[in-house]
Amino acid sequence: MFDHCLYFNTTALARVVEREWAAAFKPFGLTPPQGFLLRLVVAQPGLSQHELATQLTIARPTATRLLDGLQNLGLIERREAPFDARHWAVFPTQAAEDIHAELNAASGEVTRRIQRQIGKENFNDTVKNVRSVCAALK
Amino acid sequence: MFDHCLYFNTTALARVVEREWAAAFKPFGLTPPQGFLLRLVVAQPGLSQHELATQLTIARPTATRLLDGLQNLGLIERREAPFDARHWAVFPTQAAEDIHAELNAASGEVTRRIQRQIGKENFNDTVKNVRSVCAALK
DNA sequence: CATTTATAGTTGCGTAGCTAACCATATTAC
DNA sequence: GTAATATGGTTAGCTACGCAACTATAAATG
Repeated sequence: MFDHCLYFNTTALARVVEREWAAAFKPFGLTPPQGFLLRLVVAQPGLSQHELATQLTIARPTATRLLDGLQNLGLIERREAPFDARHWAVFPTQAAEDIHAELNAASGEVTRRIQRQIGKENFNDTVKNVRSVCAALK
Repeated sequence: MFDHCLYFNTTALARVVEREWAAAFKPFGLTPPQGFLLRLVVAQPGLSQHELATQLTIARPTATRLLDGLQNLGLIERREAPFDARHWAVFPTQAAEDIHAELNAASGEVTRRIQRQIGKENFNDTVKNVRSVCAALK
């Protein structure tokens, strides 16, 4: 019925893809949003919550709450930022460093499995298209 | 950081697109999920909730709650289905019929605006890719 | 330097989505 | 024809997301 609708197909794909990564991150006790945020924190330690939210294109309150969750899990810590008492600098804990490689590997495996399933070219084209539309609308 | 990641770009696009349709449906007092469900009900009156959920690729409980909302707004009604007391047949009210054309037009306008913005070919390619990946993973 | 404005973060509130568990009714199997 | 299974719908409980409104600090402006 909504075969040619951008909204319909985009949101449907997001739900399906969410499910795939949810399964991949489940062994770590992490949801996809948590997992991606954590990967970002480990890759770029010391960012502010504002910067994290911007890079993930999520709203600040969402970042606050995801970080609360990761903090409760003992995976990140907020340190006071030097020279500006307004914001935090977010760092991974040792526990986060410990699972980081496995987490990235798990994500890579989903990616490769889907690439095999739908063809690597199709995969790359889709991601490229999605990214370009996303950038244009932002 | 996650430039080539299907999860990251797909979910980001879904959020952006959701915002566009939210603005388009706001004059009607409807959210995008409500709006699309209502459009489906008007287009195919009498479907069961199970069928509606399937066509929208959402879970049954989600359909239940969206329909509760539309019912409270006086836009749909549940009638007992003949020959099977387990399910409802969902019908649009007159109020829904009344706004149907405008609702479709509003959606069409967003579509055309985005098409202009990113190029019609890019738009069509993206939707086609998204739909094919979605179908493959379902 | 005091006031205004901007920025980082949080809280409150609402929506949408899922899974799991539950009713009630239909269908199937024996 | 009764028991087991399947199906449609709802409820409970959780996560993620956004916007609006708030606090606190920093920066800009006069």
